[in-house]
Amino acid sequence: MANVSKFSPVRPMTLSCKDCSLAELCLPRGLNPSEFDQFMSMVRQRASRISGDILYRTGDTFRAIYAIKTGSIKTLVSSSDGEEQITGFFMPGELFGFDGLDYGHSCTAVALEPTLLCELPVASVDELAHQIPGLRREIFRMMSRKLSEKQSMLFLLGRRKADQRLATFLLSLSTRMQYRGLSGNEIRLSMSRHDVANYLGMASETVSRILSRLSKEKVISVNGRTVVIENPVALRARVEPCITPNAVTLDAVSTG
Amino acid sequence: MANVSKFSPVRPMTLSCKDCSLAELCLPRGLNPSEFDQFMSMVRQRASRISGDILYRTGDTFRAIYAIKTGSIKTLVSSSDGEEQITGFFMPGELFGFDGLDYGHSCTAVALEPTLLCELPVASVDELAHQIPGLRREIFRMMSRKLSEKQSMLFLLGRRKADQRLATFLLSLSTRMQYRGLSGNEIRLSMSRHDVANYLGMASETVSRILSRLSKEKVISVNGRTVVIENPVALRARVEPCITPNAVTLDAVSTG
DNA sequence: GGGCTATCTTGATCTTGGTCAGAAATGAAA
DNA sequence: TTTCATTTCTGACCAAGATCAAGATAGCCC
Repeated sequence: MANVSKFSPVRPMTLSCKDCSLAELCLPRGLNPSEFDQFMSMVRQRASRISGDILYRTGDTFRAIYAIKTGSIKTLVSSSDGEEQITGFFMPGELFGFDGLDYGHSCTAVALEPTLLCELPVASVDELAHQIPGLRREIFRMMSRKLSEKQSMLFLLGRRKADQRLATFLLSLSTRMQYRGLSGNEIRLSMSRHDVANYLGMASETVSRILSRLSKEKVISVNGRTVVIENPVALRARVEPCITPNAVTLDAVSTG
Repeated sequence: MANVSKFSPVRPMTLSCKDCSLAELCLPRGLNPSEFDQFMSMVRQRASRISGDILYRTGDTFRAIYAIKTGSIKTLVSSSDGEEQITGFFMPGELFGFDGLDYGHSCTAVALEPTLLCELPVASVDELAHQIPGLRREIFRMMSRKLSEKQSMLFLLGRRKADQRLATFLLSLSTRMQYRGLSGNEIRLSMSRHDVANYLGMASETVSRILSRLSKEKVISVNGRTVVIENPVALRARVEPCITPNAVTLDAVSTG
């Protein structure tokens, strides 16, 4: 963490929106071809080489909305005494940075591994939101969804025991992988046990213990940062009581 | 709670935006006179007579954004096993309902007392967001702030002890009262101990105990649902370690 | 006012999960 | 490979706070 570098602009772009396999999950979904082109012309890319790179910090001016192309990001809020709370993990196809539109970013965004991002600069957000009603609605919807996800997270932290939180977390990662076309049974965690624990409001020892227990019970198998869900039904049964009518919301506990 | 009634439309309006003392805290702030008039013409009002009235439920179609004129509201998410987590309390001048723009509301909004609301219907949100750039930005900013507030709440639930949570909550209520011009030293809680506890992720007995302790230590005085902050400095010292550079965010733990 | 129900407070006990300590495993660097 | 550092796991202990169980208080309706 000593020599933290920054995200650097990527030019020429690695891949245009037109050829991006994640485009259907991203902001421009639902735009007509000319709107799509207009959108695409405003997108920039940015990359980090190593884990720990910081994209923005609490208090930084809002510069852009981001989408993950490859890699992953965590966002965290911190207090003056140095305590930190991770508030979201983001995987390919997921958007973040919406917390910055008020008075600058209220959290810090850090790469968990080498990561390639697409960004929609702030001026473009405003311009496109005006010119393309469909995009404006999509941004509203996305922010609204982020709010809903955070509410699910409050439920998780406020009302659920440690093992339910962890089970919910694993299922959420699985669902999100499926959402972008992967099987979702084999999960490669890009974050440490410490980060998982912090995100879920518990100690990293507790995460270890619960993973071991689930492993012993043949619900999952664990090999370092790779977790395989061996018995999805059993895993789901651990959180069953907390599945809402609107299960999508609880599944997607990523936020930003 | 048996005979839950609904919020009813109020006509004619009790008070127009022009004469509303809360207008400066509300969405139309910063609009020029003609925009303000256009905004005002779209606002409707709605009222509940009693505590427990439900404004909308999880899954309901998004109909409007709401602002509290008088009274107060709680929002909560619930699971299939009937467990509930309160995700926000809203006081006069505060806005809520933004969670509904994606696929309908993801939480339920309930009156804590007789409550008068102003609402901006969904069609108007879209229309005005298009026609009035300043309002569009204000809505973006407001949603962004809600996200930031929820992140602070995640920090509170994830990283803070029960007494720090409660102290933070009291200071937040105080700050929000000051924000609308009141002294903020005498707080009238519109919610039960049970609700406070639920919101802060603890048991109501714990809330009682901490209030008693703070009372014994002359930091506050408690009389039923009225709490007087006798020693703000001492109270602030309880949460001091969690004050961020950007203290506003932590102060406003209301969300929606 | 008197009774009734809700809410709130307080005490006693128990449990979850945090903390501390050290061992094992993993991975990076030489 | 060997070394070193970091991460992860496991056990032992402890404390914050949940739960259980009465009472006390307050608000409400008649």
